[in-house]
Amino acid sequence: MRHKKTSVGNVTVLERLRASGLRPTRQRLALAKLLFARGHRHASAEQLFNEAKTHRIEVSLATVYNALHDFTAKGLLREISIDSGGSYFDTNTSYHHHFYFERSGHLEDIAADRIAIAALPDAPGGAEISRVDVIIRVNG
Amino acid sequence: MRHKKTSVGNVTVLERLRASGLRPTRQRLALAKLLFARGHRHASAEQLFNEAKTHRIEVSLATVYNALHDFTAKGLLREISIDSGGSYFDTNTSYHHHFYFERSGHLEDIAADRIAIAALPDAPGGAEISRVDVIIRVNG
DNA sequence: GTTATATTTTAGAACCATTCTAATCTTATT
DNA sequence: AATAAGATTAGAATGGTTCTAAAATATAAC
Ligand SMILES: [Mn+2]
Ligand SMILES: [Mn+2]
Ligand SMILES: [Zn+2]
Ligand SMILES: [Zn+2]
Repeated sequence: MRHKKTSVGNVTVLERLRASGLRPTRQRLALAKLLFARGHRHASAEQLFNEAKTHRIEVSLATVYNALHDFTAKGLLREISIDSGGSYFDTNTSYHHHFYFERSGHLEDIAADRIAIAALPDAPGGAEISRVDVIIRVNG
Repeated sequence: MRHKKTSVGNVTVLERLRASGLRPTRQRLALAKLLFARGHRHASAEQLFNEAKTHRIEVSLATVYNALHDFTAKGLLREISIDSGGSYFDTNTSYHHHFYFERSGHLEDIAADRIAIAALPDAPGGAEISRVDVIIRVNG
Protein backbone atom coordinates (compact mmCIF):
# COMPACT_ATOMS: atom_id res chain seq x y z
CA MET A 1 0.00 0.00 0.00
CA ARG A 2 2.27 2.79 -1.19
CA HIS A 3 -0.22 5.26 -2.52
CA LYS A 4 -3.72 5.56 -1.17
CA LYS A 5 -5.27 8.18 -3.40
CA THR A 6 -8.78 7.28 -2.45
CA SER A 7 -9.80 5.33 0.57
CA VAL A 8 -13.33 4.11 0.98
CA GLY A 9 -13.92 6.99 3.37
CA ASN A 10 -12.59 9.47 0.86
CA VAL A 11 -14.86 8.28 -1.89
CA THR A 12 -17.92 8.34 0.33
CA VAL A 13 -17.16 11.85 1.53
CA LEU A 14 -16.34 13.06 -1.96
CA GLU A 15 -19.63 11.71 -3.22
CA ARG A 16 -21.52 13.33 -0.38
CA LEU A 17 -19.99 16.70 -1.17
CA ARG A 18 -20.64 16.40 -4.90
CA ALA A 19 -24.19 15.20 -4.30
CA SER A 20 -24.88 18.26 -2.15
CA GLY A 21 -23.50 20.61 -4.79
CA LEU A 22 -20.40 21.60 -2.85
CA ARG A 23 -17.07 21.60 -4.63
CA PRO A 24 -14.92 18.92 -3.06
CA THR A 25 -11.93 21.03 -2.21
CA ARG A 26 -8.92 19.71 -0.35
CA GLN A 27 -10.06 21.50 2.81
CA ARG A 28 -13.69 20.42 2.69
CA LEU A 29 -12.71 16.84 2.00
CA ALA A 30 -10.31 16.78 4.92
CA LEU A 31 -12.79 18.39 7.30
CA ALA A 32 -15.64 16.19 6.15
CA LYS A 33 -13.49 13.13 6.67
CA LEU A 34 -12.75 14.23 10.22
CA LEU A 35 -16.42 14.91 10.87
CA PHE A 36 -17.99 11.87 9.25
CA ALA A 37 -15.24 9.26 9.62
CA ARG A 38 -16.78 7.53 12.60
CA GLY A 39 -20.13 7.62 14.33
CA HIS A 40 -22.21 10.66 15.05
CA ARG A 41 -20.65 13.53 16.91
CA HIS A 42 -21.25 17.05 18.14
CA ALA A 43 -18.26 19.21 17.19
CA SER A 44 -17.47 22.83 17.80
CA ALA A 45 -15.56 24.92 15.29
CA GLU A 46 -12.63 25.17 17.67
CA GLN A 47 -12.59 21.40 18.22
CA LEU A 48 -12.57 20.66 14.52
CA PHE A 49 -9.90 23.29 13.91
CA ASN A 50 -7.63 21.73 16.53
CA GLU A 51 -8.32 18.26 15.22
CA ALA A 52 -7.25 19.43 11.78
CA LYS A 53 -4.03 20.81 13.25
CA THR A 54 -3.34 17.50 14.98
CA HIS A 55 -3.76 15.70 11.67
CA ARG A 56 -1.42 18.19 9.99
CA ILE A 57 -4.24 19.47 7.83
CA GLU A 58 -3.49 23.07 6.97
CA VAL A 59 -6.75 24.93 7.05
CA SER A 60 -7.68 28.34 8.37
CA LEU A 61 -10.22 28.91 11.10
CA ALA A 62 -12.33 30.92 8.66
CA THR A 63 -12.45 27.92 6.38
CA VAL A 64 -13.55 25.69 9.24
CA TYR A 65 -16.45 28.06 9.88
CA ASN A 66 -17.21 28.33 6.18
CA ALA A 67 -17.22 24.56 5.79
CA LEU A 68 -19.38 23.98 8.86
CA HIS A 69 -21.94 26.51 7.68
CA ASP A 70 -21.85 25.24 4.10
CA PHE A 71 -22.35 21.68 5.31
CA THR A 72 -25.19 22.85 7.54
CA ALA A 73 -26.85 24.75 4.68
CA LYS A 74 -26.72 21.59 2.58
CA GLY A 75 -28.20 19.46 5.31
CA LEU A 76 -25.04 17.49 6.07
CA LEU A 77 -24.88 18.98 9.55
CA ARG A 78 -27.28 20.50 12.03
CA GLU A 79 -26.26 23.47 14.17
CA ILE A 80 -27.12 23.40 17.86
CA SER A 81 -26.80 26.30 20.30
CA ILE A 82 -27.01 25.50 23.97
CA ASP A 83 -25.38 28.37 25.72
CA SER A 84 -24.63 31.77 24.32
CA GLY A 85 -20.93 31.23 23.86
CA GLY A 86 -20.57 28.94 20.88
CA SER A 87 -22.40 26.30 18.92
CA TYR A 88 -22.09 22.65 18.09
CA PHE A 89 -22.43 21.00 14.72
CA ASP A 90 -24.23 17.68 14.86
CA THR A 91 -23.46 15.01 12.29
CA ASN A 92 -26.75 13.37 13.17
CA THR A 93 -29.24 15.28 11.06
CA SER A 94 -32.23 13.06 11.75
CA TYR A 95 -34.89 14.18 14.20
CA HIS A 96 -33.62 13.60 17.72
CA HIS A 97 -33.02 15.35 21.02
CA HIS A 98 -30.17 15.92 23.46
CA PHE A 99 -28.87 15.53 26.94
CA TYR A 100 -26.60 18.42 27.81
CA PHE A 101 -24.03 17.83 30.54
CA GLU A 102 -23.66 21.25 32.08
CA ARG A 103 -20.34 20.62 33.76
CA SER A 104 -18.47 19.22 30.78
CA GLY A 105 -20.40 20.78 27.94
CA HIS A 106 -20.91 17.34 26.42
CA LEU A 107 -23.95 16.59 24.25
CA GLU A 108 -25.54 13.16 23.99
CA ASP A 109 -28.24 12.09 21.58
CA ILE A 110 -31.69 11.02 22.63
CA ALA A 111 -33.50 9.03 19.96
CA ALA A 112 -36.69 10.75 18.84
CA ASP A 113 -38.88 7.87 19.98
CA ARG A 114 -37.58 8.11 23.54
CA ILE A 115 -39.37 11.43 23.99
CA ALA A 116 -42.98 11.30 23.01
CA ILE A 117 -44.37 14.77 22.66
CA ALA A 118 -48.10 14.61 22.87
CA ALA A 119 -50.10 17.52 21.50
CA LEU A 120 -47.59 19.86 19.96
CA PRO A 121 -49.30 23.26 19.91
CA ASP A 122 -49.84 25.06 16.62
CA ALA A 123 -47.56 28.00 16.00
CA PRO A 124 -49.21 31.38 16.60
CA GLY A 125 -50.29 33.45 13.64
CA GLY A 126 -50.16 30.54 11.25
CA ALA A 127 -46.36 30.46 11.39
CA GLU A 128 -44.68 27.31 10.23
CA ILE A 129 -42.71 25.14 12.64
CA SER A 130 -39.18 24.70 11.37
CA ARG A 131 -37.74 22.66 14.17
CA VAL A 132 -38.45 21.30 17.64
CA ASP A 133 -35.57 21.00 20.07
CA VAL A 134 -35.75 19.23 23.38
CA ILE A 135 -32.71 19.76 25.56
CA ILE A 136 -32.44 17.96 28.88
CA ARG A 137 -29.82 19.61 31.02
CA VAL A 138 -28.13 17.34 33.51
CA ASN A 139 -25.56 17.99 36.23
CA GLY A 140 -22.71 15.88 34.98
CA MET B 1 -48.25 63.70 45.87
CA ARG B 2 -45.03 65.61 46.12
CA HIS B 3 -42.73 62.84 47.21
CA LYS B 4 -43.28 59.25 46.24
CA LYS B 5 -40.62 57.46 48.20
CA THR B 6 -42.25 54.09 47.87
CA SER B 7 -44.91 53.13 45.39
CA VAL B 8 -46.65 49.80 45.68
CA GLY B 9 -44.42 48.46 42.94
CA ASN B 10 -41.34 49.66 44.76
CA VAL B 11 -42.29 47.90 47.95
CA THR B 12 -43.01 44.65 46.21
CA VAL B 13 -39.72 44.73 44.34
CA LEU B 14 -37.81 45.79 47.43
CA GLU B 15 -39.31 42.91 49.35
CA ARG B 16 -38.46 40.47 46.60
CA LEU B 17 -34.84 41.58 46.62
CA ARG B 18 -34.55 41.45 50.40
CA ALA B 19 -36.28 38.07 50.50
CA SER B 20 -33.74 36.69 48.06
CA GLY B 21 -30.82 38.05 50.04
CA LEU B 22 -29.80 40.70 47.54
CA ARG B 23 -29.10 44.20 48.78
CA PRO B 24 -31.74 46.49 47.37
CA THR B 25 -29.46 49.01 45.76
CA ARG B 26 -30.74 51.91 43.69
CA GLN B 27 -29.67 50.15 40.48
CA ARG B 28 -31.14 46.75 41.33
CA LEU B 29 -34.41 48.30 42.41
CA ALA B 30 -34.70 50.30 39.21
CA LEU B 31 -33.83 47.34 36.99
CA ALA B 32 -36.12 44.98 38.89
CA LYS B 33 -38.94 47.46 38.52
CA LEU B 34 -38.41 47.59 34.78
CA LEU B 35 -38.29 43.82 34.59
CA PHE B 36 -41.16 42.92 36.88
CA ALA B 37 -43.45 45.93 36.52
CA ARG B 38 -45.84 44.31 34.07
CA GLY B 39 -46.47 40.80 32.85
CA HIS B 40 -43.85 38.21 31.98
CA ARG B 41 -41.18 39.09 29.48
CA HIS B 42 -38.01 37.84 27.84
CA ALA B 43 -35.40 40.59 28.00
CA SER B 44 -31.86 40.76 26.71
CA ALA B 45 -29.16 42.67 28.58
CA GLU B 46 -28.96 45.20 25.79
CA GLN B 47 -32.74 45.71 25.81
CA LEU B 48 -32.82 46.29 29.53
CA PHE B 49 -29.85 48.63 29.35
CA ASN B 50 -31.55 50.75 26.68
CA GLU B 51 -34.80 50.73 28.62
CA ALA B 52 -32.95 52.05 31.63
CA LYS B 53 -31.48 54.83 29.50
CA THR B 54 -34.93 55.76 28.23
CA HIS B 55 -36.16 56.03 31.81
CA ARG B 56 -33.15 58.19 32.72
CA ILE B 57 -31.86 55.50 35.04
CA GLU B 58 -28.10 55.83 35.22
CA VAL B 59 -26.68 52.36 35.32
CA SER B 60 -23.69 50.81 33.64
CA LEU B 61 -23.92 47.88 31.26
CA ALA B 62 -21.76 45.84 33.65
CA THR B 63 -24.32 46.43 36.36
CA VAL B 64 -27.12 45.29 34.07
CA TYR B 65 -25.25 42.04 33.50
CA ASN B 66 -24.44 41.72 37.19
CA ALA B 67 -28.06 42.29 38.15
CA LEU B 68 -29.41 39.86 35.56
CA HIS B 69 -27.04 37.16 36.72
CA ASP B 70 -27.65 37.88 40.39
CA PHE B 71 -31.41 37.74 39.85
CA THR B 72 -30.99 34.51 37.92
CA ALA B 73 -28.84 32.98 40.66
CA LYS B 74 -31.55 33.82 43.19
CA GLY B 75 -34.29 32.32 41.06
CA LEU B 76 -35.97 35.61 40.16
CA LEU B 77 -35.09 35.10 36.49
CA ARG B 78 -34.32 32.22 34.21
CA GLU B 79 -31.66 32.51 31.51
CA ILE B 80 -32.46 31.20 28.04
CA SER B 81 -29.98 30.77 25.21
CA ILE B 82 -31.38 30.18 21.77
CA ASP B 83 -28.64 31.12 19.39
CA SER B 84 -24.99 31.56 20.15
CA GLY B 85 -25.01 35.34 20.14
CA GLY B 86 -26.76 36.45 23.27
CA SER B 87 -29.23 35.27 25.85
CA TYR B 88 -32.63 36.20 27.17
CA PHE B 89 -33.71 36.55 30.76
CA ASP B 90 -37.19 35.25 31.42
CA THR B 91 -39.27 36.72 34.22
CA ASN B 92 -41.44 33.62 34.08
CA THR B 93 -39.53 31.16 36.24
CA SER B 94 -42.21 28.49 36.36
CA TYR B 95 -41.86 25.40 34.20
CA HIS B 96 -42.84 26.26 30.65
CA HIS B 97 -41.57 26.16 27.07
CA HIS B 98 -41.06 28.52 24.15
CA PHE B 99 -41.85 29.39 20.61
CA TYR B 100 -38.90 31.09 18.98
CA PHE B 101 -39.61 33.33 16.00
CA GLU B 102 -36.47 32.99 13.95
CA ARG B 103 -36.96 36.12 11.88
CA SER B 104 -37.65 38.54 14.70
CA GLY B 105 -35.86 36.81 17.56
CA HIS B 106 -39.06 37.01 19.63
CA LEU B 107 -39.80 34.44 22.32
CA GLU B 108 -43.30 33.40 23.32
CA ASP B 109 -44.28 31.23 26.25
CA ILE B 110 -45.92 27.86 25.91
CA ALA B 111 -47.65 26.74 29.08
CA ALA B 112 -46.19 23.52 30.43
CA ASP B 113 -49.46 21.62 30.08
CA ARG B 114 -49.65 22.38 26.37
CA ILE B 115 -46.66 20.11 25.73
CA ALA B 116 -47.08 16.71 27.26
CA ILE B 117 -43.78 14.90 27.33
CA ALA B 118 -44.45 11.23 27.75
CA ALA B 119 -41.66 9.05 29.00
CA LEU B 120 -38.80 11.37 29.79
CA PRO B 121 -35.67 9.22 29.67
CA ASP B 122 -33.45 8.90 32.71
CA ALA B 123 -30.20 10.79 32.54
CA PRO B 124 -27.18 8.59 31.75
CA GLY B 125 -24.81 7.66 34.54
CA GLY B 126 -27.28 8.55 37.23
CA ALA B 127 -26.91 12.25 36.51
CA GLU B 128 -29.60 14.52 37.82
CA ILE B 129 -31.88 16.41 35.44
CA SER B 130 -31.69 20.11 36.19
CA ARG B 131 -33.93 21.43 33.47
CA VAL B 132 -35.90 20.43 30.39
CA ASP B 133 -36.21 22.97 27.60
CA VAL B 134 -38.51 22.60 24.63
CA ILE B 135 -37.97 25.21 21.94
CA ILE B 136 -40.23 25.26 18.93
CA ARG B 137 -38.64 27.32 16.19
CA VAL B 138 -41.06 28.94 13.81
CA ASN B 139 -40.56 31.02 10.67
CA GLY B 140 -42.06 34.27 11.74
C1' DG C 1 -24.92 59.04 64.13
C1' DT C 2 -20.27 57.44 63.29
C1' DT C 3 -17.14 53.97 62.05
C1' DA C 4 -15.90 49.73 60.10
C1' DT C 5 -16.68 46.01 56.88
C1' DA C 6 -18.69 43.82 53.12
C1' DT C 7 -20.82 44.42 48.95
C1' DT C 8 -21.82 46.85 44.76
C1' DT C 9 -21.07 49.90 40.96
C1' DT C 10 -18.44 51.57 37.28
C1' DA C 11 -15.55 52.82 33.02
C1' DG C 12 -13.03 50.88 30.21
C1' DA C 13 -10.09 47.14 28.89
C1' DA C 14 -10.05 42.47 27.79
C1' DC C 15 -12.01 38.34 26.03
C1' DC C 16 -13.63 35.04 22.77
C1' DA C 17 -16.57 33.09 19.31
C1' DT C 18 -17.72 34.45 15.06
C1' DT C 19 -17.88 37.18 10.79
C1' DC C 20 -15.92 40.20 7.42
C1' DT C 21 -12.56 41.89 3.89
C1' DA C 22 -10.26 41.75 -0.10
C1' DA C 23 -6.36 39.57 -2.06
C1' DT C 24 -4.83 35.05 -3.63
C1' DC C 25 -5.62 30.48 -5.05
C1' DT C 26 -8.26 26.51 -6.84
C1' DT C 27 -11.85 24.22 -9.35
C1' DA C 28 -14.77 23.52 -13.12
C1' DT C 29 -15.89 24.72 -17.77
C1' DT C 30 -14.90 25.76 -22.50
C1' DA D 1 -4.73 26.63 -21.96
C1' DA D 2 -7.82 30.27 -20.98
C1' DT D 3 -11.66 31.82 -18.41
C1' DA D 4 -14.98 32.45 -14.95
C1' DA D 5 -16.92 31.06 -10.77
C1' DG D 6 -16.09 29.63 -6.34
C1' DA D 7 -13.09 28.84 -2.20
C1' DT D 8 -9.37 29.88 0.98
C1' DT D 9 -6.80 32.85 3.78
C1' DA D 10 -4.61 36.20 7.28
C1' DG D 11 -5.79 39.39 9.80
C1' DA D 12 -8.99 43.01 11.09
C1' DA D 13 -13.40 43.86 12.84
C1' DT D 14 -17.55 42.83 15.44
C1' DG D 15 -20.61 42.05 19.28
C1' DG D 16 -22.01 40.07 23.43
C1' DT D 17 -20.11 39.25 27.67
C1' DT D 18 -16.76 39.25 31.46
C1' DC D 19 -12.94 41.21 33.97
C1' DT D 20 -10.31 44.77 36.60
C1' DA D 21 -9.41 47.57 40.20
C1' DA D 22 -10.81 51.89 42.00
C1' DA D 23 -14.73 54.63 43.85
C1' DA D 24 -19.25 54.46 45.91
C1' DT D 25 -22.77 52.56 48.81
C1' DA D 26 -25.19 49.49 52.02
C1' DT D 27 -25.27 47.17 56.26
C1' DA D 28 -23.58 46.10 60.87
C1' DA D 29 -21.27 47.36 65.07
C1' DC D 30 -20.62 50.56 68.21
MN1 LIG E 1 -23.81 29.79 12.65
MN1 LIG F 1 -24.89 34.21 31.60
ZN1 LIG G 1 -27.24 15.03 18.22
ZN1 LIG H 1 -40.75 32.24 28.98
